[in-house]
Amino acid sequence: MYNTRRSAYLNSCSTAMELPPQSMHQNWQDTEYVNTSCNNEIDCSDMPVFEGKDDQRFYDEEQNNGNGSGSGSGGGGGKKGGRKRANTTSSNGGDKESKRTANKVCRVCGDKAFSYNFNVITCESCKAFFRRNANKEKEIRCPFNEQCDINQVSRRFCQRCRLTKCFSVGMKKEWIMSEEARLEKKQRVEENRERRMMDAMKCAIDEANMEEDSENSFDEAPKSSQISVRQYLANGENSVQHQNMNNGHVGHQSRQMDQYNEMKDNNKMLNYYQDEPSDMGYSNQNYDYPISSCASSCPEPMDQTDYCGATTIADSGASPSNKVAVIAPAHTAVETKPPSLPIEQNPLPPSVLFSASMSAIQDVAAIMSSEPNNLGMCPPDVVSDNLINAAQVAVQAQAIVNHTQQLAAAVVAQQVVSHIGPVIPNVAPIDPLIAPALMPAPPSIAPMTTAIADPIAAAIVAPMVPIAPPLAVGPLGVPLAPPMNPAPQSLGIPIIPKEIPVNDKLLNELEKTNAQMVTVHKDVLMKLLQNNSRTSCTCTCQCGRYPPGSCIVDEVTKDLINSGGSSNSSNAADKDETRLDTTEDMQMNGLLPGESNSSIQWLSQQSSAQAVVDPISVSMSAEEVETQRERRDSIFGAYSTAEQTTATQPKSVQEETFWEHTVAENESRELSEEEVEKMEELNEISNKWMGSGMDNIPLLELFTDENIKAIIDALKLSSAFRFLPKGDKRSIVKRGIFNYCVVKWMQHKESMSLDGLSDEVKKDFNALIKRQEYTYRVQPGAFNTLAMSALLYNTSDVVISKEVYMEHVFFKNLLDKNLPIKVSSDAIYNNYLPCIIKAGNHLKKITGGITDRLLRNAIS
DNA sequence: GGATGAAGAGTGACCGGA
DNA sequence: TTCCGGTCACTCTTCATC
Repeated sequence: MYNTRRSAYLNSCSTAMELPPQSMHQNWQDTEYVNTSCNNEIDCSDMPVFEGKDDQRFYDEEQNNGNGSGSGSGGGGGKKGGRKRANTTSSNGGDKESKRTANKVCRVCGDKAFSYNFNVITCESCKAFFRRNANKEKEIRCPFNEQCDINQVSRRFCQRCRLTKCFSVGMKKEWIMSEEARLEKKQRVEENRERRMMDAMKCAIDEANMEEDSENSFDEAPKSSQISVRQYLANGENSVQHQNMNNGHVGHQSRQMDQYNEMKDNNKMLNYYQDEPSDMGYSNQNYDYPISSCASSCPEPMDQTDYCGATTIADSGASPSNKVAVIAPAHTAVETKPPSLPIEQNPLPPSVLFSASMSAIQDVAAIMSSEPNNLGMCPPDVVSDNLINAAQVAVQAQAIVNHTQQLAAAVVAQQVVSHIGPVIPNVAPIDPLIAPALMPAPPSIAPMTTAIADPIAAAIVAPMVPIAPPLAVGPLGVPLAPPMNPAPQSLGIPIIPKEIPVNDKLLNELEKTNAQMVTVHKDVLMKLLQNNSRTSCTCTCQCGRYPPGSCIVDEVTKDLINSGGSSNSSNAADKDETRLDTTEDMQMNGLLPGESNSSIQWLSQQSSAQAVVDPISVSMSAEEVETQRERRDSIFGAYSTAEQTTATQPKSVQEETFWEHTVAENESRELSEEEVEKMEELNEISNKWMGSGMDNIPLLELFTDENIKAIIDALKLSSAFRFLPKGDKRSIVKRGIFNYCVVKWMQHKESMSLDGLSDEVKKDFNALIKRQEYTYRVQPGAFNTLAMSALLYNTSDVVISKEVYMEHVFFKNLLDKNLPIKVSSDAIYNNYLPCIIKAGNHLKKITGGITDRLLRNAIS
């Protein structure tokens, strides 16, 4: 089927094509190609065009047949039919209840979309496609003519054009996570997952023990399952013997340990608990888990060490009743004590190292500082060297990270100093390898950002709070106690100390680090913005996230102060306004260093940037300007030919700025699905107008019977017009078509002459195009909606019907969304409509109006 | 040459996680 | 809630084998 259809299609093509091996994919076989018409974008001989209901019909059939990808094997109980489609994209059904609704339109293919992906509203498939292909170096060839129309169906046929479309609508490959970032995130996720598993395990065991205790199932040893590690280990052999007295129980624990290890190795721990939670309970059921089973399944010392290390280090809580910790020594006691291997011979896996919790680190610190009483769970005499080594590595790894970020933050803080002149305590460079002790350890279980932010905050508020003396450290340089938060009682705007020179060594060290990103405390950033950028950066927002002309620095500062960094806005406008909270936005707007430069370079650039930056000529490259233009076109239609004729003329900064703002503002006013459809219909009508050459003839020649019929036929492309009662259509055309043609003339005035009109009439026409607002015509969407609303416009004394009025209101509202935010459709109506009607009346009078015969013929 | 199955590659939907 | 990556189910193509 596939090959047959494909071959048939290929044979039907007039041009020879070399198809890439994977250029056509699934569902091709179930797609009928209905060459009913072609749009302007593609050569029908080379590419099938899908449009309208036919397209959707076949696509729906495809879905219903269960042949669509991801739809499982249908209702026949297929072998893999586990996944069901939610009512998301490209689907008519689905039983998954999801609060997420795909009520947006993919800018690439027109499918349903949830939200932004890589800077553009796209469907899930285009998101995945872009993620997979944007960074591919391999050249993708278009099997057709590189002008493929991309829609829901045809998107699979040409990767190249699809990818091109992705870029053209503004998708940014820079927003795809790099390999490094991806691995980093993966690692973080794994750490968190492991931690959660441990927590879940603890909870499960705790619960089981609670039940067990309540049933007094182990009266002989009621405390055995409740003692802490320290207690257990302190009891030594007694505990072991005590456990051995309860063979079944110990065996049960050992068995669980084996299962844990096994599951852990297989990364199936979570499933284990989900599937068989009762197995983990210390219930009174007749389980028979002989000790031998443990010995056979857990023979390797490494396993034990791994487990021990993992349990002890990864355990985030130092609770004495940590039942997980109970299991580990029980296990090791029954078997053999884990040998102490040098870490290089018996390295702990990175997942263990990186999951080292602060409590474990503090434990090690306590051990090293000969203060075992500070231990959370393990006394020093039973903590293996291996564990200490592992913890040391963890501490040092943490230290390196902290140090790097501290350096970065310190540089930023000092940069604040250099601009506003306060005192800041010097932050001595720290050798992360030999002196982690010199840095204060971050607060326990605190996120990394907090860990680096607090010291800097403390540094900034130094005059208010004396700098804490260096922490006492243990032999290996581990801080003896977690630092107390040095923040002052009253926070507010921090006071920046004065006149500490930037530490060159510090700068050099930071520059040597691999980190491209630094985390800057909010207060520092605020200070930067308030005291520095205000005088050196006057960049105005061009991306639409803030009102046009507003200073980015002011807006960001406002956001920080007002929202406290929260960005939980649900509506699109709010969302856009808070997007500057992200690192990428900061980078894009020059508020943070980008990937192309180091923090040092960035800071240097910032400090040396004294001149006022021209927001148009400097902060936006030509490519960016073009990207914005394309984004505007993608929403509101391509530039009219009239605009193209003047495109070569230099525009003033004000004019350009005006339009860039307009784009952004319009984008922030998201179009509904219905509005998008109506806009597309208007674009089609406009294309048809130009395609038939009516933009290239004298105005009066529009009013031949043939042209009037063509205009009416084009109007039928609009569902708003098409579904009106016949009588309404005729009434609208009879009167409104003159208004409509006046607006079309305004749009194409260069190519549509006023030949045949008297000078007095020409004067009324010319009055329309000499207004300042006339520049809106560069946005064809505005003129398309204006033309349609003018067509549907009724004076109060000549009401046609409620339906017509509602359609008129709809297009008037749509006009609002096509206009600059400062200009309402009311303003346009007040300023233009009387003149449009006046000019239209001229035409009506000159041409004698539309005859009823013609109307009946055209609207039958 | 046709049938069959494995391997490879691409797509789309769903999900977890920050 | 948003948006990213991961994963899975599914598809088709290519190739080897019979």
